[in-house]
Amino acid sequence: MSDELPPQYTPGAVEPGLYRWWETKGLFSPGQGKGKGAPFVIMMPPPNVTSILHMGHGLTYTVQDVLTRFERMRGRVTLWLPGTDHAGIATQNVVERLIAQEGKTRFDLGRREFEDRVWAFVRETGDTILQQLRALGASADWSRTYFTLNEDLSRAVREVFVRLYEKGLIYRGKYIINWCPRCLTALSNEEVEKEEVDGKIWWFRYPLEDGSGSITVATTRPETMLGDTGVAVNPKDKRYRKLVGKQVRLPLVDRLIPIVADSEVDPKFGSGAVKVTPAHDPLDFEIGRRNQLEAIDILTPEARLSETVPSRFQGLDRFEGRKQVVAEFEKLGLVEKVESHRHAVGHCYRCETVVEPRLSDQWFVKMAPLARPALQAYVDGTLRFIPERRGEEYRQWMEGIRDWCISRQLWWGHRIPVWYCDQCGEMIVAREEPTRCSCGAPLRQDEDVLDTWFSSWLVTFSSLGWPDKTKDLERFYPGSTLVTAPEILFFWVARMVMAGCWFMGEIPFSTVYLHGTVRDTQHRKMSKSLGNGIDPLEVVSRFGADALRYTVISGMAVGTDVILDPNDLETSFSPGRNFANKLWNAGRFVLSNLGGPADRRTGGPIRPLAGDYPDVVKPEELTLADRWIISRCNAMVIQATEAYDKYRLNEAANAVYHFLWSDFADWYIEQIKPRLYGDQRGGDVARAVAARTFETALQLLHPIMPFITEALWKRLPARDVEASISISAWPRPDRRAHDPEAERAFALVQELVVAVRQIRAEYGIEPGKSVRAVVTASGKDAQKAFQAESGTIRRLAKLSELRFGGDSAGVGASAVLTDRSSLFVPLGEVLDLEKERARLQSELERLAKLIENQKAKLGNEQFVSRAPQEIVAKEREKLSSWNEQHAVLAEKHRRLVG
RNA sequence: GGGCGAAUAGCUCAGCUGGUCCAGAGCGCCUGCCUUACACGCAGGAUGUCGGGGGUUCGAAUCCCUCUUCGCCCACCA
Repeated sequence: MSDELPPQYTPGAVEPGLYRWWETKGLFSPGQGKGKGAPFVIMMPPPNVTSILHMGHGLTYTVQDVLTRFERMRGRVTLWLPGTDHAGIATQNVVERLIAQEGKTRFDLGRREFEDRVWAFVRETGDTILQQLRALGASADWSRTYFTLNEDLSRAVREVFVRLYEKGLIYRGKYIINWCPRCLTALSNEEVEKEEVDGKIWWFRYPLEDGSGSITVATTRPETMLGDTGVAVNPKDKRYRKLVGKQVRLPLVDRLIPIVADSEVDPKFGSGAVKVTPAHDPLDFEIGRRNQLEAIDILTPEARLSETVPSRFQGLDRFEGRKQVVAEFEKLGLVEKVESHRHAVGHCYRCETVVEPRLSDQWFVKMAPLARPALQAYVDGTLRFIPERRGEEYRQWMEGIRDWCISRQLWWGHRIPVWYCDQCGEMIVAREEPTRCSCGAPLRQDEDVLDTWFSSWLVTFSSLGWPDKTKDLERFYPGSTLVTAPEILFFWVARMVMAGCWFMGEIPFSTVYLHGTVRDTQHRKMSKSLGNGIDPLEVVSRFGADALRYTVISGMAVGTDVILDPNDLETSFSPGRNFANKLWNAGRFVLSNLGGPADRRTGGPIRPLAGDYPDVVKPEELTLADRWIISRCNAMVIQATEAYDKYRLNEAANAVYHFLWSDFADWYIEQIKPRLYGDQRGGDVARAVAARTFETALQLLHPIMPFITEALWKRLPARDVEASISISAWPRPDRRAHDPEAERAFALVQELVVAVRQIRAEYGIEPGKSVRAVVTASGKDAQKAFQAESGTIRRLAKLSELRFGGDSAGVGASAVLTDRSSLFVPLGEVLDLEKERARLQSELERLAKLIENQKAKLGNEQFVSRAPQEIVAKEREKLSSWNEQHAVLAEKHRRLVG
């Protein structure tokens, strides 16, 4: 069958079928508890139901899949639990845009019908993103897929709400919240993105009521003055002490407002006097409360000036109102000055609209008690962050935690489980809808829904059946690792830790791995609005899922960003594709040769050497090259496994890449070619070793490139067609394989071959033309190695003859090698004497410089006495070998000159 | 304003706990090759004051300080 493999790998022809096969075989389910040790559980950050796949998903889900596949192969019971998020605002916005195309608003439809529309939309397109994840090769257990608005998760949400309420940790009240005038809802602090902007600060004069002058206040939002109900100064501020208690006649509004003293006012900022707008600023709200100042909400929900302001301003947009207010102040001559002022302005994280601080009646969670254990877990080290520095952000946020505004004035979400009786004023907080008030009157449910994150902060247990005590909950809580983007550290990760500690009494995962962000070559985040995104599905179809995965993994050190060029997918993804193709062809070669002469004769099935090479090949049958590749392979296993373990996925990718491409393909395959067609037993040994090491490399690479490794692995003759590499046993380091002697020896062989090639290239010897080479190997290791692999050397260096010792005095090119050996290639008429002299000259200079430095180093008594003995010995060794090389070369040089 | 981080080849980046990789990879570039697995390839080659300065050390790209330039998180100075 391997003969059918085409010379170019076409992922599109392989990937979908393999994925279906994995899924059909149920390879992604955790099985029935057969694995060793604690289960590996990784909670998928639920993508928004409405979202379509972007590179950010491509990165995060690839990382999660790599870890999942790695642990699965190590034999652990593995659960990667997927789900989708109902994404309150985001989804509501999408559907509102849809009905806007029909010229309608949600208010035209009414709440009930609108909700139906959203549900219909979600049912229709809700699993798009999950389908797309399959194209990446994501090995999640789809049978357990959750949705944050499903009944079982809703039940958990209500349970949590009621429990927190009963503990006094949920309360309702009028406070300044962040209001999005476009989404028409309150937002939590985390949902507001602060952005530094160059704005202005206006200094306004407010006339004193008694006509004795004025007091100057500074503001960045002049329109809010329409809601001013006081002016505050610091009680210690001598400048204003006399004015406290006086009244100000508020311009434009003509309202009398008091000057009050409040220690929160910073005398050094602005004029030292603050206009107080209790309904539109958190600090002003506090000052207003302390000084019994009225709060006047001057804005409509859409942030237009309301009927609370003079009629000429009513209905103006807030920014238009700002202009008008400034204009009128100017006309009145009350503008003292205008300065440019850089400050942070809040924007809605969903629609980028400038957020308005606004006094509003909302539900809140008291966070301090919840934060305490969650912070403690970090402090003790039970909760670990990768990279570590991210932990500090977590700590700071926890330490400065503020209450969480959880009510949203939306229609899509978990309805707040609170009912009111308009008859007797009773408020009922309940898990299930009560039928009637105790007074007999009908009840009215709170209009608001909960913040989307109020359901997602529970998924580490709610998705496993909580509040019921399910088997899943027992088996899979707490989980192991949480992998996500740093952007949702506070939205989600921190809150999950809090919820886990509070409701389950245990942190929900012990490791938080925050990977980097996908950016373009200008280091800008990829986003729809910038138009710098990359469509992962396009990448999959052009380069293959494996190429995409390899690219993001190899391009990402721990916690660093992945840079991709949206305008040049070829540059970004071809290395991954090329690697897959290289692998494919190495596989093609190995597979097509596994048969060997014997099988070719019989034409029978190809099953030459099943099992481990140590079982079917005696150690003494191994050639130097065999021992070398086996040892290199073993080193790769150790290195890559450790890298996976430490989340250094790029290092794992590099280790396998280097092994497969440089060691296996460039050297080992080239080395065994003649053996395969040589004597029967020698060929069998090579085949066994090649198959074994190649298979091992496939396994090590499988977490990163699952498709092609599976495709090739399945074709290995020793494999059952029904077996899958994804559940094959992770290769273990083998002490017998470790062979430093063979590694050193083969490195000498490589060095010799490269040296000849260099000379050939230097003198432009035609590739087809053979040359002779004379090697002087004084070192024992080199001698042995060159003898053992003389055939390899002759072939790979295209030598007609390889002589050991003897005449190296003629006209030719020379090179020195390590372990006291040297190379001479007689070139006769081809040799350009001048060129060779120059070449040797520069070589000599290079060596001389090294020797000089080395002598200085060893001449330094401090070094000799203080550095560890082995280091000193090594350095001495270096010096002597360089000296010898120098001597040999100097001799050659002399002859050329003479 | 508080906290954290980064500056290494033309480009994008590795380099973990200071001493063999006389500093690495991929891409790009130069030279020669369709060598019976692969031109998505093979062989060879060029390119770096490891941001500047100082310090610790026998020894620093790797640790400390400082300067410069970028970046991230947090923040109710109106």
